[in-house]
Amino acid sequence: MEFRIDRSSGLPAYLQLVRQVREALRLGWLAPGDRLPTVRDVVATSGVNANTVLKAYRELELSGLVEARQGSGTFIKARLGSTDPEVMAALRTRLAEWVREAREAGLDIEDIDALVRSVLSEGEGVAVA
Amino acid sequence: MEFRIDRSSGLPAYLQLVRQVREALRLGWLAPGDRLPTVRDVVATSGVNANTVLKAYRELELSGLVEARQGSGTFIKARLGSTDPEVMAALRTRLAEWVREAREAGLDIEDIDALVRSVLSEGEGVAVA
DNA sequence: CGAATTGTTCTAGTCAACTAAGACACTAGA
DNA sequence: TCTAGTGTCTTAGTTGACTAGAACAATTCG
Repeated sequence: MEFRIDRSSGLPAYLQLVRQVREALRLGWLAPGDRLPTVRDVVATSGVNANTVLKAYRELELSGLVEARQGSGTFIKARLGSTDPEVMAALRTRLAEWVREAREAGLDIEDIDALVRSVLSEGEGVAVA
Repeated sequence: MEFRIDRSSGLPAYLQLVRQVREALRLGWLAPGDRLPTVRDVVATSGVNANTVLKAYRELELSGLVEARQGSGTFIKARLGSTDPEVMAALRTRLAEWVREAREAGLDIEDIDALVRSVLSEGEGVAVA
């Protein structure tokens, strides 16, 4: 697992880390037993401070998703995401088709993003923020 | 136009305002000449401070999207978004179908969000953050 | 003109996010 | 046992986001 911090997004770095772990869990890229990158690794690769990484990992631990073992690393503890990998893959393929068509129709990433957020916030009372 | 601020999202309030205006522009909900809600309106309805609203409006003005006229209001100045409304509507319908199927397959909002972000970040070098 | 409405500025302060550098505590492996 | 690698804590400081309340400036309209 490799983290990518976007300094210009406005979203706090530690929340970007948390989100990326949660997403990886939902997509099945991470499973119980897997080890997250070392605090010092993340510091070296993404440029954030150790305390920032720690804050992210601690938040993940508080929500029961990971377990930190002093001296050996931080490990995935629980699963997240409800769904069968095959169903997920099928949905992914169809979504990718839709995105391709949208791009061919002239939409840029921000157009697509606006559209997606708009559709997603219809079914729910709460936006994706 | 009505703003909704999500205090728990981590994203600064003024950026949420900016984003919502930009999205409304991309979706065609706002067009040149339209007036944005009064600073005092936004303060009253969304609970943020006047300076925060001002910061958002100023940022929109700097990017050339709106024009603030003291005494009368803040007005949309330019268009945003490349696309034909009809094409947009068609894409929207098909996306809504996909979302419906995803939900029926058992995915919750966060699953869907993770999938979308994952697919979108494939085609591009940069994530949606 | 005069009053209401709007954007704007100012001062002052609080809080969260982040950084820096160092030290400590525990674990695994040679 | 020793050493390297790991998570963790401490202290100190900077910056940005946000709030509060008040005042000022320009416009609109009766």
